[in-house]
Amino acid sequence: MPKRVDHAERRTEIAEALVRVAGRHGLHTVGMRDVAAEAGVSLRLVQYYFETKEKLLLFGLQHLTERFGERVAARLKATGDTPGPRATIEALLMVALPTDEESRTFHSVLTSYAMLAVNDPALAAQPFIKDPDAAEDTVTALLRQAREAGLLRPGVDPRLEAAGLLAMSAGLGTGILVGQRSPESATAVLEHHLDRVFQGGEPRR
Amino acid sequence: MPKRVDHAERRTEIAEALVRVAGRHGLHTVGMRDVAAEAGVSLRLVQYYFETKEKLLLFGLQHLTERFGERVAARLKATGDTPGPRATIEALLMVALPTDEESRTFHSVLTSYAMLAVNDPALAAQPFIKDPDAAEDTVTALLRQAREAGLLRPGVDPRLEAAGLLAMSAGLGTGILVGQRSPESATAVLEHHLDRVFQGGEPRR
DNA sequence: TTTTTTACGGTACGAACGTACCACGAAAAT
DNA sequence: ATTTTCGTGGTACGTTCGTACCGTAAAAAA
Repeated sequence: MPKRVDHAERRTEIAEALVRVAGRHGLHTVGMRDVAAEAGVSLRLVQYYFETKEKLLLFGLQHLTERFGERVAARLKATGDTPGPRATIEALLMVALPTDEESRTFHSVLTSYAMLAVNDPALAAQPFIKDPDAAEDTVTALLRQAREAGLLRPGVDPRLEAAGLLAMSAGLGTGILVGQRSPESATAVLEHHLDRVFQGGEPRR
Repeated sequence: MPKRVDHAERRTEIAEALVRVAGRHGLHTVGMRDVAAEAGVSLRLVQYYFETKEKLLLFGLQHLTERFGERVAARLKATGDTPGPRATIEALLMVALPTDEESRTFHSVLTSYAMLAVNDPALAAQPFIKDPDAAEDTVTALLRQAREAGLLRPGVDPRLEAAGLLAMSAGLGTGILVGQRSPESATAVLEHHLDRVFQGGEPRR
C-alpha cells in the first residue's frame, strides 16, 4: 500500500533515530541495523532513503546542527524579551552546556562527529554549527552593543572575547560530559568570567 | 629464540603504534591488525601482550595521558628558568593547543577517547589527564602566587579562573583541530584573556 | 638432560557489518 | 486497461573484525 510518502520527513525521522542511538551508545557503535530498529523500520528502508552509510552520517550531522541552531534560536527568543546583553550572552553560552539529556546528546554526538571529521574530508566539509561563525558573530555583536552602552570593562576586544567565551563554554561542556565537572561548577566558572568582562554589577556573594 | 623480553617495553611500543594509527586515521578505525602492522609485529603478538582489544585501548589511554603529562612537565621545566607566573601559565595553556603534528594527535586521540568514555564505564573510570585536576591545581597555585605578588587584577578567583582558562584552551584546541580556527588566532584569544586577568603590562598594539 | 615456561607465527571461526539483489503489491501514468 | 514507478520486505554475499586454537624453537628450571 504505497501511499505517496514525504521523503524529507522520512529522512528526518531516520536521522533522529540515528542521533538517539548515537547518544545512547556512542556514534562509533551505530550501524544501519541499529538505526533501522530505533526508527522502527526495516534495514532496507534505511538503505532506500540513504543509499549509503556515509550519506546517512552526513545527513545526520546536518540535521543535528540544524536542530542545535533551532534550539539556540529558541532560547534566544525566550530571553530576548528581557534583554540586557549579558543575560543574552549568558543564555547563549548555557544552551551549549550539557545539562539535560537532550543537550548531553547534542554535545557528545556533535563532538564525536567533529572527531570523525578530523580524518574524513567529506565530514570536514560540513559545518558543525549552523553557519560556522554565526554564534561568534552574534556574541561579538552583543559585546559591541554592550560596550557602546558602557557596560563593558575597558580593554575588552569584542571579537577575541567572543571567541574565548565560546571556546570556554565548549570546553566546560566536554568537562561535564566526561564527569570532570558538574554543571553547577561550569556555570560558576562562566559567571565568574562574565563578571570580569562586564562592568560593575553584582558583588556576587 | 625467546630471549627474555621486557613486557612493559613491548606494551609501550605497541601502545605507541596504536596512538600513531589513531592519529592518522581516527581512533574509531583502528583494529588490532592495524596496530600490529604499525608496530611491525604479528597480530598474535598484540594479542599476546594485550589479551583483548578493550585492554589495549585502556592501556593506550593510560599511556597517552602519561606522555601528555610528561610533555607538559617538560615544557614547564623549560619555561621554569625564566619564571613569572604569567609566562608559566601561558606555556601550560599552549602545550594543550594542537600546533604541530604531535600535539594534534594528542588532542584528537584524547578527545576521541573522551567521547568513547561517555558511554563506556571502563574508560570513564580512567582519567584523561594525569591526576584529573593536576593541571587545574597547578594553574590555581600559579594564580594565587601571582595574586600575592600583586600581578592579578582584583576580583579574580584563582580556582574559577584556572578552570575557565583550561576549558578555554581545550575548546580552542578543538576549534583548531576541526579547522575552525588557526593556531595564531587561538593564541591571540588566550593572550587577550590573560591580559584581562593579569594586572598592567603591555598596551599590546 | 629432561621438562616446563616464554615468546611468537599462522590460521581458522563465528559474528557483525555495509551493501546488493530479488520480489511484490499498490498507486500513478499511459 | 496496461504499464511503469514507488515504497517496502527479505535475504544473501563478501569482507572485516576480535578472538581462540594449534604449533614450535629456544631459554630457563628441574
